[in-house]
Amino acid sequence: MPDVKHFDPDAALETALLLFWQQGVASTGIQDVVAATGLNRSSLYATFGGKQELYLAALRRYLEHRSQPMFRRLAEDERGLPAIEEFFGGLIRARCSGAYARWGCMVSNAHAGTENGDAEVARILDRHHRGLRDALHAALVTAQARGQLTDGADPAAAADVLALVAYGVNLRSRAGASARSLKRSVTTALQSIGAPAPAAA
Amino acid sequence: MPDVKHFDPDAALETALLLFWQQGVASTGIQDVVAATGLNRSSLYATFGGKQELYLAALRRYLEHRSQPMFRRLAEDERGLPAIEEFFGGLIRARCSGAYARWGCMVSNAHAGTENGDAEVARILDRHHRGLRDALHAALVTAQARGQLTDGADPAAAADVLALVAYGVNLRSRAGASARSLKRSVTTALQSIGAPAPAAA
DNA sequence: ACCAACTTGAAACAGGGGTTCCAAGATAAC
DNA sequence: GTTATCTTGGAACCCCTGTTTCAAGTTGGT
Repeated sequence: MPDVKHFDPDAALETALLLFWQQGVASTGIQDVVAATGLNRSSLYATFGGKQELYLAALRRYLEHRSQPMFRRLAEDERGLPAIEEFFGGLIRARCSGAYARWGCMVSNAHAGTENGDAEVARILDRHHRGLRDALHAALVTAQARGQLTDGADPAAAADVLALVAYGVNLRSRAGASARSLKRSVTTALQSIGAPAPAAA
Repeated sequence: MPDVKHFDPDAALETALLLFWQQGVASTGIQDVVAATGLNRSSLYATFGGKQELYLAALRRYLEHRSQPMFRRLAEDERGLPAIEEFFGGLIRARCSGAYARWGCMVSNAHAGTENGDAEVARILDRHHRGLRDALHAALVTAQARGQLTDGADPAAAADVLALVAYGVNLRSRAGASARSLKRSVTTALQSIGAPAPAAA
């Protein structure tokens, strides 16, 4: 039987993910990955293939490990509008504070680069967008069923708008937008969708 | 008297701008600029300095020649909501069709890259954001004065939301979002801000 | 015609990009 | 212990990066 890997591929991929997320694929060299993981070039190439395949694996990992769990939680939350509020609250918190502050969203970032020229990358961006929109849609349908929306509101259209707002939050957070101003914007957007300020008491 | 330039610096800068806009600064080499402009390296460096300064000049040019005229037109338009509709209509048209289709917005793209690590770039991004928000704000104030907004609407908060939506449009257009779906989202967002669907004619 | 000032072309520079190759090392079954 | 099979380290590969250098060319005024 052959030798076995002397490292944990999953941990290495996570390390590469962080680099690609923060700096983008174009500004991240294989050398950076080698230095950050402590791995050797040979091991990297033997495990993941070239740079593009490594980036694709990282992007898929981001989608599955970071985005989709949030989408799922939102979609399955039965509270309606409060669920959406919480979703955006968590988003803004993650984008403006903590270990990944000012990193934006790896998928949003990929939109703006040359990455999306790759067909597989484009497919991942689309899957992310569908996941986000569908989760918002589900939560809005719930909200509508609970009578939380203004009369005649269209959950599908509103989901599209909120998805765009989320991309805006991701983008602006990278430029240093304050959590407070982002929160205020999201609150405003939700208020315009929700029922007119709950009648007194 | 010395020799005079054998080329038009402004035209060269515009050519460089297009490259940076489409591909991003990280994926655009000086070689690309040399090839696209037909200039020599020496002329480039003598005129603009290094790559970073060339990019800064291009980004400033984009802001002044492309973004700000749109902002000004929006801010000075006296029609209110229809002005905002037209603004977004033009934005979506420019992002999804024509010579620059799927290029997104050069400033939005800069948000997602390593560019914003440069302090001067960050300042330009902020100027862009203020310009966009202020223009939307002005148009919304006009709209409010004309009675086009729902009672109790906050033009400043609404401007922030619409600015985020604009970034979302820019981003998603790069991934191939259809003009129709973007238009639908914007229309929905504006409807939620505007007076409830005009009561039966 | 001359000259100072500037531009231009082409080559060269040092460094880094992604990738490949191969000898040396490590593993687990026989 | 031997062997087949895989992993690892490190050097090397070639090409492209941004930048600099300098001789040759070009200009407009004297």
